[in-house]
Amino acid sequence: MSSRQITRGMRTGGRSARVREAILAATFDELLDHGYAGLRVDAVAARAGVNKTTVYRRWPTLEDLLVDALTTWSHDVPVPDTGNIETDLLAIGRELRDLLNGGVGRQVAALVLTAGLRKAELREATRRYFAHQVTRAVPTVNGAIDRGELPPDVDVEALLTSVRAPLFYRMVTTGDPIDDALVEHTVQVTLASARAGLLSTV
Amino acid sequence: MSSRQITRGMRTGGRSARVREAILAATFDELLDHGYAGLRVDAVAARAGVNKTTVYRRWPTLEDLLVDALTTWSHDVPVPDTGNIETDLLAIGRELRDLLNGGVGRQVAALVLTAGLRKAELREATRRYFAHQVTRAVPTVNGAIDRGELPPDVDVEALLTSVRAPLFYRMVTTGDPIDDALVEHTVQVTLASARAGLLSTV
DNA sequence: ATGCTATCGCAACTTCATGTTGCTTAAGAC
DNA sequence: GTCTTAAGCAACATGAAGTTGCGATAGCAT
Repeated sequence: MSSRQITRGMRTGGRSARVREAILAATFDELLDHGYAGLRVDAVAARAGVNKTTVYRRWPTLEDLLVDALTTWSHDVPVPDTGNIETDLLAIGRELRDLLNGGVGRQVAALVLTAGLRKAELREATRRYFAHQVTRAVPTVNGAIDRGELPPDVDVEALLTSVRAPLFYRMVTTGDPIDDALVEHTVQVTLASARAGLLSTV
Repeated sequence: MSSRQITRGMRTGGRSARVREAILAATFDELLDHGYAGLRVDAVAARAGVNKTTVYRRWPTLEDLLVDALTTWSHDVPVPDTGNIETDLLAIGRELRDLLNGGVGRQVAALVLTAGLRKAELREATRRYFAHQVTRAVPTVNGAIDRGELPPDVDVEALLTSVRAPLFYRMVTTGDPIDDALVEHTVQVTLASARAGLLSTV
């Protein structure tokens, strides 16, 4: 995601860095405690032990702050490549399951899901985020193709959509925690579809 | 969805009904023009030619007003039952496609998608809405089972998830309009999965 | 038709959060 | 050590949410 933090002639080390970290961490914690709708700039500043103006001077809008905080948070765990595509897809599904079941995940999802819908400027950030999810799965899928587990013309995006979309859908429609049965189920459907050539590029 | 409008000893006809309709219509139009984030009670009242207090007296919170407005709006088009499950599923997919591609659909989706996440009280409303979508597709699916087009133990919820989830996912991840190719694609995947017994109840 | 009562209009008000500005103070780069 | 940048502080302005009291009016009943 793209940050719009002000960086012109900025000092990088020492206090600036500490303050920056403190604010991002505070944003994260406030998000956990009060949710997206209950997020207050004052509260974030207070929690970070910082003045409100400091927050405003660094991040023009709340959305910018959030994008930064969440980007910092979502460190990239590499996609597994175990030599078995079923195992790999299960790992991808379970990673998302854990994210969406967690307290933060819910809030983050609520934010991300609608970011692009609410503000046109955020659509590009959202798009890049999901595009990156596709990109980081490419090596794993290529491995599976090399081993003959998947057809050579399989579409990585369609494959990932097939695994991930039902999990999002479950969270949104029922609000229930995503159980492992759903993950295993979507992976089975995905593999069957892919092998039937239904997830191949046109 | 459940309304929490005040009804004790209420007058039903005449002015009350007119005012109610005017406010709901105004809410809808404001949602179109300014989006969910830009929705202002004052603006709704002004557009309805009504005072702000009138709105507050009828609907305790903005969420309640929205639930009412959107429920009124989504009149139930019956699910087609053409005697061919592929045609029926395509119709279901295209109905959702048109909804999500439309200006209102985007805003409604942004609201509905996160309603349950943002406020616990709204989760039940969301759950009922999606449960109803499943219910109204049951006769169509049963018809397909009777004709031998689908296995007898097919799970309607899983079937609908398979058709609908990728469309939501597309809207959220890229923001691009949903094209007919995607609808046809998801229907093919769904049918193949169902016939392979992957969408059957356990 | 005439009165009763729910409902609406109106205006003033409180509360709360956003976002801004001018000035002062402290940290850190050199 | 000095000089620049960033942060602290306090006072604003703005805007929307939500409330209250009272007077006006429309519809329902008899």
